[in-house]
Amino acid sequence: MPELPEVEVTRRSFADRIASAQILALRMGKPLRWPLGVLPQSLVGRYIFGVRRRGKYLLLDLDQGLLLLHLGMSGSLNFSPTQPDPGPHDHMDLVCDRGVLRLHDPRRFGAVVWAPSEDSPQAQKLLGRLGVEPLDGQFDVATFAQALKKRQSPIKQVLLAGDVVVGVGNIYASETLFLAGIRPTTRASRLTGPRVARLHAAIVQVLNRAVAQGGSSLKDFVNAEGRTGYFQLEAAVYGRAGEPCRVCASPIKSMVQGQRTTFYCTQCQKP
DNA sequence: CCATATACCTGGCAGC
DNA sequence: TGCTGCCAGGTATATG
Repeated sequence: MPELPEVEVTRRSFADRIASAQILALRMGKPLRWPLGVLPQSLVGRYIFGVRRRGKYLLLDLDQGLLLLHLGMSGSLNFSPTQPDPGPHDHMDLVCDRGVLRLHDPRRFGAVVWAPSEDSPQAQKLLGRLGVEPLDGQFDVATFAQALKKRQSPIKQVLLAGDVVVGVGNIYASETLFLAGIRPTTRASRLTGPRVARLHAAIVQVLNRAVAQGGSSLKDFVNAEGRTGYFQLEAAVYGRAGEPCRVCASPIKSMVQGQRTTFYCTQCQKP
C-alpha cells in the first residue's frame, strides 16, 4: 500500500497531535517483520518529540532513541483519543497521554523497531542504503543522471529498488515513467540527459501531486485520521490495463518486471 | 559491486 | 456455497 505519498500523508495526519506526548503503555500484538529490539515496558515514560519520514519509514524521535515504523504492503496508522478493543490485525498500540497510535497491518510486512539513535547499527541496517529524498531539495538532476549511468537494469526496477531515489513504489513508478514518456523497460544507463531531466521532474511532480491528493487508496489506505486518498482517481496508467490512454486513447498495456506488474502506454512512452 | 529471485503473510476476487 | 489459484501498495536476504 504505502509509498512515499501515503507515508507522508500519514505522517502529517498525526505528527502535530502526537508531538511532546508521553508514552504510557505499549501493547504489541502478533509478530511483525522484525522484533521490537527492546522490551515494550522500557518505552513507558518516554516522550515523543516529533515524527519524521525517511523514504517509506516513519521515525518517532524519543527522549531516548527513536522508533522506526514501516507500513509494509498493507499497513496503516490510526491516532485517536480512544483505544477500542484491538482487532486481529492491530499489532501495536502506543498508548500516549495525547492519544493512542495504533498500527493496523493485515499482512504483517510492516515493522516497529527501536534504535538508540539514527546512526546506530540497528537504524542504519534499515536506513543505510536508502537513496536520496525526492522532495526535500537534495534531489538534483546531475547526481540522478550520474547514478542512473551505472545501472543496466530497466529503469522501472531501478526506481523501485530505492537505492538511487527513495519513495517511488509500484504505483508511482508506472505513473512517473508515463509522465516522463519513458518505456519502463528502457535500461537506466541508456537514458539521455534530457530524458533523465524529464524523469526527475516527473518524480517530483507526481509525488507532490499524490501527497496533495491524500495518497492513493486502491484498497484500504487511510491516514491516521481514517481518511482515504484520491490520487488513484487520476492515475494515468496504474491499474488501467486495457483502458484507453488518457492522452492518446490507445489501450494501456501491462507486463511483469521483477515479479511486479508494470503499466504503460506503447504510444506515449518511448524506449 | 551488480542483478535477479525468494521469502515473508493475509484477504479479496475470478473461475469452476 | 465452497474450493483453488492468483493477485496485491515492500524490501531484506540469498544466490548467481
